[in-house]
Amino acid sequence: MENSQLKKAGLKITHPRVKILHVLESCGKRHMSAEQVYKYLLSKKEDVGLATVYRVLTQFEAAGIVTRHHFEGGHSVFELESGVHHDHLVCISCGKVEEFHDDVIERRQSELAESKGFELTDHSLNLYGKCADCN
Amino acid sequence: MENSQLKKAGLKITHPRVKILHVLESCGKRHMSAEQVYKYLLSKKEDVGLATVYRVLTQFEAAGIVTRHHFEGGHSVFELESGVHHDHLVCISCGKVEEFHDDVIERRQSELAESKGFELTDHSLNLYGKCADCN
DNA sequence: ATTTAATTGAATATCAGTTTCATTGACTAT
DNA sequence: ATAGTCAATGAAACTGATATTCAATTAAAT
Repeated sequence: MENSQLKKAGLKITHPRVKILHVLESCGKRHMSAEQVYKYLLSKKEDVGLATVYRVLTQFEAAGIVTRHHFEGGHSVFELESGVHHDHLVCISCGKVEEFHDDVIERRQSELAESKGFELTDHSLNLYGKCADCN
Repeated sequence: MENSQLKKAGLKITHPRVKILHVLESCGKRHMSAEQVYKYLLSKKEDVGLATVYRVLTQFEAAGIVTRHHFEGGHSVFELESGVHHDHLVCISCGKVEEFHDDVIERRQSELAESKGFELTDHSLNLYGKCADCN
């Protein structure tokens, strides 16, 4: 069960942490902002403070349980770490997020960084546009 | 001269706008945050308010004179629109920004978006790492 | 030179996210 | 189970980046 993940990360098994992890695992959306998690918990009558949501998500990120993505407009979204790297297609109209992975692009990125003398630690590739439904 | 750019954009030729445009054109840095532009003007004894800097940069963006980039950590930087698309390599240690352009990546992006039914309007590809100087 | 509508600076507001602090609660040793 | 200890919490205050309001100013049109 999910508690083992918390334990492994050295985090106490507390009510808010269990709830937040559960939301991420079972609410259907792969990508959620802290605000969304908070609102969702409120709607379920779970009494968790917004500050705690931010704190816990940041701890989860540090523990490798979730990954944080910075999308345009200064909004962060979190998703459960799947272990498989991927990039994002974001619909600017409805906010829907699709994932993709492309080996060719990944390889080119590494090559480019290397050729400029950069030691790559991270990258973000986000494509913005209108999804099929919004056209 | 640069005033024609303002005129073409339907913006009145005002002192702050001319000064801000001039900073972007001549201060050496290709990428500046609003705060940096503001501080630079202050150092030159130009009396321009921070609110005006933000407003003018946003107007310049709308007019296509500059492009705004959102980097990690909720900071935006502006650069003069060169007409040539490029992506960014950002040093997480010293903040240096290098530009690059790769046709292979660009093409793959378009193909991927198309295959998912997305009509691409924009994209951002930022590689983060440590530059040669910071290693 | 006069008019008029756009622009400005200063202050205030906003917005996401973080920090503080007194209280609560989870594990640990009895 | 019980008590003790330190981590975790909620509420509120605080940030830092950016946006908005508003009265005063100024660029362009007359």
